[in-house]
Amino acid sequence: MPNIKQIAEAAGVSVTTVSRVLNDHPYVSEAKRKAVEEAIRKLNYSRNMNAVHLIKGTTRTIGVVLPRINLYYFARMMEGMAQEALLHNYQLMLCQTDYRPDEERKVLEMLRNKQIDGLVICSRSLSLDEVEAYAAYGPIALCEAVRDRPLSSVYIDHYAIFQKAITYLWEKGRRRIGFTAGRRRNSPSLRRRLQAYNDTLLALGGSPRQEWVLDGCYDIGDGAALVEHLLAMPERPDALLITGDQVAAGFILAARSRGLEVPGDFAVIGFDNQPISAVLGITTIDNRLSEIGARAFDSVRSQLAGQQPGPVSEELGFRFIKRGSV
Amino acid sequence: MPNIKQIAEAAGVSVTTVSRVLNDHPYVSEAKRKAVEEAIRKLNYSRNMNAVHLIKGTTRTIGVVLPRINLYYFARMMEGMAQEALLHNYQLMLCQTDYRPDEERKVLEMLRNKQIDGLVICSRSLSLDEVEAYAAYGPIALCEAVRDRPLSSVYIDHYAIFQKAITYLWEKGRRRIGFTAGRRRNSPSLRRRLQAYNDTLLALGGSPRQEWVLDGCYDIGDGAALVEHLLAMPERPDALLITGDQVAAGFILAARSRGLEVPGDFAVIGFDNQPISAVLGITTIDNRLSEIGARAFDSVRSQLAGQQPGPVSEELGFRFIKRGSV
DNA sequence: CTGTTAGCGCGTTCAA
DNA sequence: TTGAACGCGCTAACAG
Repeated sequence: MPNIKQIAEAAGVSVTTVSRVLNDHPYVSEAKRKAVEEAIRKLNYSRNMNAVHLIKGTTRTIGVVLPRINLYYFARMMEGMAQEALLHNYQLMLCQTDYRPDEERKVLEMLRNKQIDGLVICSRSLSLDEVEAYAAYGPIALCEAVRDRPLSSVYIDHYAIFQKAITYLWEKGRRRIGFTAGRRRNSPSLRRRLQAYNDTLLALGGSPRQEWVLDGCYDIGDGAALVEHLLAMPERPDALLITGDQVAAGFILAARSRGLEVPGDFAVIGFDNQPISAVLGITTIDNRLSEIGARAFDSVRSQLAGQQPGPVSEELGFRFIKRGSV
Repeated sequence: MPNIKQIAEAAGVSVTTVSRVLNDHPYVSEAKRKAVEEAIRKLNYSRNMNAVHLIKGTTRTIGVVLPRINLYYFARMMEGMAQEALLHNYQLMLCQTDYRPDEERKVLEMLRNKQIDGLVICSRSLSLDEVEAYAAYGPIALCEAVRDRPLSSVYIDHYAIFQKAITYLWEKGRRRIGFTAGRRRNSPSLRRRLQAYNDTLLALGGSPRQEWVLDGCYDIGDGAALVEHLLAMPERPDALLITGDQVAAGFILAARSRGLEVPGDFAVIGFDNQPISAVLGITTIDNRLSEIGARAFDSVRSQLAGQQPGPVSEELGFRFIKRGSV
């Protein structure tokens, strides 16, 4: 591969002129421009972007941290980011961490290393303190509510959602309400939800039950398995918030094939407004995953572009979609 | 951010020694090593990877081309790649192209630009000729059958799958067989499938019907909509190959709620062995998406590592999973 | 409008 | 075991 110097020689100009042509600068005579373009074509020249990145201190690449790309929740966020990236001519570095703290640290280091210009963290296991320590090296956006830190935050209010959903179930006469979650420990969103669960039920005069907080539910099979699990309980809930419509669908399908009725025996509220919820008539929460991804990406991008002086915090409203599972 | 020179000064050594410490080279006295490490800590130094990339001519980054990450088919492949990447300390650049040829070209250019060391193309709209032109700049793997070209190829035999599935339906007494697809035109896999569809049915003495080739089916909602579409046809199939279990599930659920029976009125064979196929008892093809991704990634990686002299071609076997929808 | 020159930050001969 | 010096390929003052 030839370099810029060889192009300059071949075209009979200086490297500066070549660089100017490469970067569409003004003040290049038409004749020299043509000569340079001709040399580029003839020698099959292509710029080495690593040199450009080095000198500019920028890569137009933004990192994305998430545990697993094959979960609807994250794939949808990623899709939103990717569309935005396409629009603004950015690249996306996908860092599937499987929630391993060391992998998350590696990505933060990439920010420090200048491999990426900014970072979107869809879900994390590191502490906010540890994340914040890297804010000095580039804009970081989290897809969760974060306050009073130099980090951008694009989120929906999980607390309010749970409050609303639980109250709705309560008004429909349900008194034995439980919920499911994905990751066991330390998830920021799980903490918020648990808090809302406890607060709301107590405020309504009900009783939160920790054995009705079911974790490890990721896909439709987990939802189906949940039915047996509940049936084996001495006391079981009569309503469930299920964080993920695939899981909710699995639960409903398995329950029905077991002769149970939804919403008769179990009222179900799903999450994400996935396509399957429309097909099965599942009442669900549209938590605007794609938009969260897009907005989180954009908060990073706009800071890089200097359009935003500092981190932004943006709460997106959710939509409660009533269908037939309650 | 300090650079290597400042560290050298602070530690009272030369930049060479600092570089040696940074890269774990031997022949550095314990005393100097400690001094360097101390200086690195004190000045909060971090290497600028872009300089390393420039000088090494390598980024340890592999690009991934796919149309949309929020399709099970691609998300699952990507997951396989990401796991492998994690294992081998590579980064993944996600390039969601939405099948736009220009975006695919941009990614190929990144290979030439040395932004990425290699490329995995999960699905393409460019011609193989155009892709092949970039093979000189780094290893490229496609997730489809490619012969006699300097490109790696990791795939399952779509032709054989269709042959097997159609024959199976035929043996079960079905004579009016159709199939669904995602993308309309120009998809290499669609072409293979169409060919298998025509060949197999003709060989069996049946008749392929072009109006029973249904495209634009991506998610569960499309599957549900398909039912109405078929019912509106003067002559409709009694069996369908549906490329994607979500789509198959939508079809089955909608058909049943319409009072139709599966497999009574329609026999259905799904694809991908997605979790939903187990829950609904859908007969399906396990096409090993995650492994395809992993193997494709690895073919690129091993070429970069010099473990493979040239491109490899690898066909993975599929599994036919019989459940209750036929 | 054009060219000379000095870096960007780092790895790596080569000689000591 | 160490360091001086060169070069990776490119951009951007600065001077003309």
